[in-house]
Amino acid sequence: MNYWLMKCEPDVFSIDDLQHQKIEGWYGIRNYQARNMMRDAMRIGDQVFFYHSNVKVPGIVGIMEVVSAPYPDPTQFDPDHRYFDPKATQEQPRWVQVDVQYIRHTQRLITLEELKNDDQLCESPLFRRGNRLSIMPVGLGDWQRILDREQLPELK
DNA sequence: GCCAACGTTGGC
DNA sequence: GCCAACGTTGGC
Repeated sequence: MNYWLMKCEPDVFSIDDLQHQKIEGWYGIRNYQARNMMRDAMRIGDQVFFYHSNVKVPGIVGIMEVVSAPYPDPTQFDPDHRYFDPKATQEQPRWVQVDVQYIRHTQRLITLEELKNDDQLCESPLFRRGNRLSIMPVGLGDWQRILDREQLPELK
């Protein structure tokens, strides 16, 4: 099983929205690195941190599970959609998505700041400055470390 | 709102 | 294939 972190702006789609929807297609990925990871490495049953980006206090807010194989992102074919890609065709789709299912909120917001302050985590490419990837692999060690953090008060 | 860090595009 | 210009992401 693999572990991941996926970012989303809560103004667009939040962990609360996912809880309400229960299952949602993670559409709109338009970065080849992120796509390739989804397409080649993401599998049903993989566990994913839901990360809120572009907010006052960015960080991990919940856990979800991959519940579909990768399949073509339908928004790439829709000329009226902001994620429309004129170079994508039904025969040769360019972008994929997976369905994710709500598992739970984390017990608290695990902030980017405290993850960067954690000596054991700060080496992880996850929290290195300037990493703008919206889908990132998380090592099992980091995954467990972050789950442990959840139980503790915020690390300052 | 600013801007650093990328990623993409397109002229050559 | 290089690289300047431009666009986007996302922390701050």
